[in-house]
Amino acid sequence: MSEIRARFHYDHPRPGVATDMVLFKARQGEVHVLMIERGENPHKGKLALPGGFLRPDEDLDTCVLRELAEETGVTHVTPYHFANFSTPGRDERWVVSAAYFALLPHDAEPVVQPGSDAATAGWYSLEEARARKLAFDHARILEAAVTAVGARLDDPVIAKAVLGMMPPAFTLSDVQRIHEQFRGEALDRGNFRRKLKIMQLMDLIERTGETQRTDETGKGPRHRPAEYYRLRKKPASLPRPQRARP
Amino acid sequence: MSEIRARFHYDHPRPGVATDMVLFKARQGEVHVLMIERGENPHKGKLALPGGFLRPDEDLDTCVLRELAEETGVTHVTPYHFANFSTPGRDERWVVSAAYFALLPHDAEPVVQPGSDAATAGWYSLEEARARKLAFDHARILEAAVTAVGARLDDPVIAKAVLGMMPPAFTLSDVQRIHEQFRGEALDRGNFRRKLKIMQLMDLIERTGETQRTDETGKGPRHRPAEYYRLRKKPASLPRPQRARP
DNA sequence: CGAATAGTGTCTCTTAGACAGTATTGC
DNA sequence: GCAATACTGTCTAAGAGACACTATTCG
Repeated sequence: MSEIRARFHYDHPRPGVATDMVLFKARQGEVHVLMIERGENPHKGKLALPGGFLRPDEDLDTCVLRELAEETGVTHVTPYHFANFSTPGRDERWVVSAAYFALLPHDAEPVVQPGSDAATAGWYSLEEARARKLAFDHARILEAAVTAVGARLDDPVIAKAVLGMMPPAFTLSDVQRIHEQFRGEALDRGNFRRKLKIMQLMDLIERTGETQRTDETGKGPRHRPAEYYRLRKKPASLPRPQRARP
Repeated sequence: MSEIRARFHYDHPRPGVATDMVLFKARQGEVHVLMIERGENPHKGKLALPGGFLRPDEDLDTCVLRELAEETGVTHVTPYHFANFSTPGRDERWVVSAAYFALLPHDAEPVVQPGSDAATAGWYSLEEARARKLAFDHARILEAAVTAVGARLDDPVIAKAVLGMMPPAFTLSDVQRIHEQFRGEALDRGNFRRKLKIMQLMDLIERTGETQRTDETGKGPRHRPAEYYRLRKKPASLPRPQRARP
């Protein structure tokens, strides 16, 4: 807080207000998180979640999307707020953070371009991210985000977004693996597939006809190869409650 | 923002960070909300939710309890964060608010003493509160709080807290009425009572032996009188997984 | 064949929603 | 008796958990 350049004055002390984004991506059946390497102090050089300070003309949802775009180039994601982090000392500059998660659709731009505040931006598997020393309390935020997604996998909106994360060709076991990493426990195969049907998620995808054996070298795993699926272009059979005017 | 008295200086503009508490109470089968009449501008004289600004040495949970105690004298409640409110212009001073709800146990002090910032503090029925013009966006916060509680009535912790709100003698229909006001819809009597059993909430209460007819003047309603219940002192039959050492 | 994973089906238990039937009061 | 609310029970359907059986590949 350099007194010389300070241009904003208040009667009472004010914390910084920031947002942090935990952006998840599915890569080869593994959940990955978008992290940046901090380009400035504090915690310069450490891995951190993308995010930044609130501006006067925006709300928190807008802020988290703007910062994500600025720091990593990622757009077109839906942010879900899941918790605030305000423990004194979590950031030596006194910053309160609203934490969000989002699930990156596979077709979204993976541009991931380092921006102003970020030296580098890149994807890290959950395992990697957990092994690294993260800036601030971002390790706690990450864990809370994983739990938050896991708790909302029964929400059709979130479950649908998980399907949207999948690559052009994926197996149902791949989807199950993603769910398991968010839930933190193994799921029964039969029950999981039944759930996909009940939630009408099977209507959103279709078989490609390919299997794990028929791709590339014609070589498969040493077990029954799984069917590949893809997202349907459009749920063509949208119910039309009204007919065109005469 | 009087430039003269300003003692805190920052390089970037910072919003005020506040908390707001929606404290619910059950009174005669009706949900009531604790509100204060604002003693200062902006919105002086209007009804508002208790709450206030975050201090440097506390987190948001602490802040909301401190402000509640200062403004209304209420202590010993558990705060549940349910949403942030940050729309630009919601407060002309640029304030971001973390909103909480809590359910007042009946045995808690209803002292409700006006404090520094509040001219008066008092309880208002949901109907009253909804009819009044509230300060800032507190009408929206109130509605969001009601919905948030309604969505969490299946959570044993919240359902238990609702029982804790009830007066010394209450009927099961009273409890149902409280649930209905949070849920915003009528509930089936049979199904509701079954739920109380399934959630083991019936273990927490017991019949007083009195009915609506046997109280006071011996006069009752013109229909079958309901049984009165009260909270059990202690769930005396706590499962003892281990026996005392010899 | 055995190991490993994919895919499907089944049994049971819990819970939710709808609703019927009885009970007890005042008027 | 009638109106109104309290209390209890039943029928059915949906969903979850556990688990078994078959299928298909590689080595």
